[in-house]
Amino acid sequence: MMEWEAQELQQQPQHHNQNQNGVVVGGGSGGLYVKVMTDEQMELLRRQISVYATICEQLVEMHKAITAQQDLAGMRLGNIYCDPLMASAGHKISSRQRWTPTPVQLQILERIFDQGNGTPSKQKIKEITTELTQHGQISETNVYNWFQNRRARSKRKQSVPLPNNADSEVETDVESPKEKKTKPDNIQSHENSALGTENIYFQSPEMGSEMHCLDTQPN
Amino acid sequence: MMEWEAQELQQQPQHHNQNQNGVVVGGGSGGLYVKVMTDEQMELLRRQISVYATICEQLVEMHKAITAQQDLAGMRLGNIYCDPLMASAGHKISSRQRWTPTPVQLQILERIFDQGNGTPSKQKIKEITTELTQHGQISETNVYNWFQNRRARSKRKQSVPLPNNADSEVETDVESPKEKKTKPDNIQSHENSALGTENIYFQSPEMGSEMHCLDTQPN
DNA sequence: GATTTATGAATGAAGG
DNA sequence: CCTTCATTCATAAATC
Repeated sequence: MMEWEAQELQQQPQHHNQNQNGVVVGGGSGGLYVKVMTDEQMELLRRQISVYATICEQLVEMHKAITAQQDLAGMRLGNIYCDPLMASAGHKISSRQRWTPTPVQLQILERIFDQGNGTPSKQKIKEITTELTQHGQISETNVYNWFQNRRARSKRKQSVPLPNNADSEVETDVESPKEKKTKPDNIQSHENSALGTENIYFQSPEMGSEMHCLDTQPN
Repeated sequence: MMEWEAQELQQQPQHHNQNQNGVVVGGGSGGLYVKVMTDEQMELLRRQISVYATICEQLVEMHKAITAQQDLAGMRLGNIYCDPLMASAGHKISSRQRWTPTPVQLQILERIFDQGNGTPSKQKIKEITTELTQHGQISETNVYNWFQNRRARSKRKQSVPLPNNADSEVETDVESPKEKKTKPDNIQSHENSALGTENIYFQSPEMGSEMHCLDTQPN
């Protein structure tokens, strides 16, 4: 399952690179390269996200119920479950030699960053560090570096979307006689799937509002 | 804050026709009307979905742990949710396409690399990119990364042939006897323990700034 | 087609 | 600040 996003988000794997599905909008000289999706694809996407949101909500709901019970039963479990370090990829939890922000920390940092106060002063750094410490190990240096990197990379980010467009001659297969496998992959060939919305019997995806607080950074 | 997802994703029912982000492609009469997204929006979306997937996965995991306990306590809750479905719902959705050099490009890159000029300057990168573009999609970032990786791995190759070893290197991080460079090693592994029931924060390796907070106050 | 490997990309930290 | 390096993560490609 979950083939859909592989198709859509991974986008045209047909040849090596991005922007095959892109178009230039804005007319003028500095056109903006963007991805395009059909309404249908959009709808699918929306529904999938919706489903996810619903599932999460339900699960959380359930969690509440259960923990409530547990409290009543006086058998509160510790953190035997859901080890925060157990990230997605079953990566070994061996000691991490470099600081990695926890989601909470990241969230906070990101928020502060977005507030625009471009230059976190020494003092500010201290404050931030103090706050973040409540959500995991962190040092002022970490915070400092984070802002440093965040800014630098944020800046470099916008100059990226203007490269390549001269893919007139694709010669991917010039060297390799037998091309691995041509990925036919037709976009609108998908009519079902997506998370298998049909398999999920959560009906009205009334996405809660707090579930998807997309807090995006500018630029 | 982009209002894109607010428009498109947040609320559902209503048929797809409210596109202000849409463009007409296909030229001819009856061109196809589609939605457009910038790379960044695309990335954001990808991340959000990924986050949802991860959260679901973790919640399910947690649920299992809890119900297991509950079984022990003989106080199994009903099927508050659709259990079976979730068992297989855990999948990673992230799907970032990645550039793959064409054989020709690789050849050229390799040649340049061998010429020794270890540090392709910004300008050089541009030139190289321009040249490689003739042989397929590629961006400066790709070139930059390639050299970065090439050098790093080329370097590691010769210092790591770490011989004798009882092959049980998993577990703890045993630093290689011969360090290529002393590592300051100011480890600060965060352990965000005590994740009780107040809030559930999942460590998701790659989520950006967007929502990753499942607020689950247990009453 | 599941697992392993190779490698592009992301990011914390250091240097200047 | 900006650039560079080291390490890690994710995934295309290779292998079994």
